[in-house]
Amino acid sequence: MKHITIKDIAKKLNLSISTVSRAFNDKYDIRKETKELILETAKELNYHPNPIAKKLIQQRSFNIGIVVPEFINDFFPKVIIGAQEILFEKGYQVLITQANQSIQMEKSNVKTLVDNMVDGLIISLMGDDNVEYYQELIESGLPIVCFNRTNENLKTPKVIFDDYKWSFFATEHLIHEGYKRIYHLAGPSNLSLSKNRKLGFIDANKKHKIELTENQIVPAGFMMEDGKNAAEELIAKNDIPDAIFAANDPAAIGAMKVFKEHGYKIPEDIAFVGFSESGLALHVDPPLTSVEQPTTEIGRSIARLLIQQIENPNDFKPQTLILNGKLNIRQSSKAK
Amino acid sequence: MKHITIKDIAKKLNLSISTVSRAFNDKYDIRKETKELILETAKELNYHPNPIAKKLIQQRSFNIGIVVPEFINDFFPKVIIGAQEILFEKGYQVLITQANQSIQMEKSNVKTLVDNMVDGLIISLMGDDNVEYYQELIESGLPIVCFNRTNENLKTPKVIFDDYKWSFFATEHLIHEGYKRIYHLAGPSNLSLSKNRKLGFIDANKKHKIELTENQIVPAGFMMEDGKNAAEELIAKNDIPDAIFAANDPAAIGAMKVFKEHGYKIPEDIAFVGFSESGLALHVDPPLTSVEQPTTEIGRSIARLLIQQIENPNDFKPQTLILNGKLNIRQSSKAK
DNA sequence: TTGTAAGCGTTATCAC
DNA sequence: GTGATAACGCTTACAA
Repeated sequence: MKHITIKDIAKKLNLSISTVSRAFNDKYDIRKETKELILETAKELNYHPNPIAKKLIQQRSFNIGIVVPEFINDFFPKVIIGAQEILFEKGYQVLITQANQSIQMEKSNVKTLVDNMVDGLIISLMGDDNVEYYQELIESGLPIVCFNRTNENLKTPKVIFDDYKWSFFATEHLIHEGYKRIYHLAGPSNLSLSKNRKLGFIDANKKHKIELTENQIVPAGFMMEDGKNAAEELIAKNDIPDAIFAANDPAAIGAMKVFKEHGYKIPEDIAFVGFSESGLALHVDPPLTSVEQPTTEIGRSIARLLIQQIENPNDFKPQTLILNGKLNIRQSSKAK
Repeated sequence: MKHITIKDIAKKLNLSISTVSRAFNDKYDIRKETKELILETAKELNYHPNPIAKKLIQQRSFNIGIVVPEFINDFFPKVIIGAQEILFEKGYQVLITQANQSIQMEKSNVKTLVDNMVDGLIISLMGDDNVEYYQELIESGLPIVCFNRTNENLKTPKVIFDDYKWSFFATEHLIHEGYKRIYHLAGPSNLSLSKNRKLGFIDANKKHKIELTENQIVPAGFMMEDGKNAAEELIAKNDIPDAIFAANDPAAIGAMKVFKEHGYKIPEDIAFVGFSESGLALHVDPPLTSVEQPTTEIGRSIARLLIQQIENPNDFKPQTLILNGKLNIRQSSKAK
């Protein structure tokens, strides 16, 4: 089937293509009747303007690209839903790409979106490898907003969570409940959010004059497997904490599972606190105490910052928005 | 920043744009040295071909669009990952859209993707409202593959799961474990997969000569809330089954939660079986028996069918692929 | 108010 | 082997 173009309409009505074009863009003078006639036959012929051609000439698309590292955990989907809500309202369509935890794929995704002439980009970085490329994009004028996993050198607006503060609170909560030998399952070491969560943990212990030994910070990761491995190792070394604060929920849940299988009671023998309120937290046994991030609001904020940047390309300064969270206290961390 | 185009390269090297263009498409005759020279300066000037222009003239994009109803549950993300794996291998980039459970948004998403000249579309329908529009697209020659939630009238290849069969097995499993008064929490009534799951349930009971009364089929839905509501209602009517087979995991888990809160022991008082093996199934208390769909394989199959269709637009017949699953038996359905 | 023509960045069809 | 030139579908000065 051949696509209907303005040419077809022009020919049919014996008009020039510019007149037809004008009928669809009401910023020009055109006689009312001509316009109506054109719109009518357009409908009749089932004409759809070709946005590719439009993009080529206008150099913009009203599409926004989103790049996330994965979307198996529900964190990123929830953020995306928030962003989409605002963007859709403002007439932007959202194109999502996920990198399946591959940093090459991340770059490839960004390229595809740029190739499709998105008007702006929302990225949660997986690491620092592609930063130089992103820097180029920014310098070339592409509006980008970063969130969650960012890089200090990138001069973009950012929406982040106060990982340090909430990590501090979460740890303090365990201390208040009477736990003394708390271990931290740390996230991937190359992410600044991992560092901040670790730092919050350390400082909370410091504040309460609890001395930490090196083994209390266990390198783990963000997947359930990472939590399991960490727990297995601790058990093998017979190095058993009386509470664990993990850098995210899946790690906490993985570790919890292993300890349970080895006969430890939770929270009696070991208490648990996670981070980021995954959908699982409420449903595991026992329910997991977790720091909740305002996912939807994060998404909305990102979208607002991006639109602001797109609409005022000249006078904007890359502000960093730090959002607040809350600690959902559940049975896994109840007092000794 | 101005974009570098083949014109710039041509000017710099005193060549014609056609020669430059040829250097990037090796199907034409061009002297080796000229080609190398061009490629070199292209790199030097940081030239990137403009895919929009390419699309305009070639009428294809090497992009594939995916449309899903939601991606909070991990079913769709897993399928997408499988599809992306194959598509990426074949040089296609994937653009994902999610409709946030809105059927208008579904249509809008499809439109955006079509506007971006995707070479093919992968859709899980939310209902029948947009079918007519999709039919038009198919007739106009756009390759589409449907999965999961389909429509019988759409003449596309389909990848589906044998909902009837596995529903039958799941129900039979409960019967074998000694449960007699089994209730079914049914999915959204407009989806054929809901119907098939219900039918499997009914026929399994029939086979074992267990009579069903109407109240044993409870209209619910696919969200956790739906399961909760259904459970509340049963409790209010004091109509307590000795086992529940839900049309999906979230519904099962929601109901389970309510019954537990009312003091029922699981599986002693009420056994549970879910459907679709959500990430939660393994972690709820007690672990939930669930039918597992081969999510990644579904994704891969979709991708293969789509590529096949794109590459042989003429001789393809819309086949329907029915994939197999397995029943993960866990504590929630152990013998009475 | 409408038409002509140039141009967005490519590829493709001719000549030479 | 290379260079003009038209074309993809649209917008937009400028001319009429």
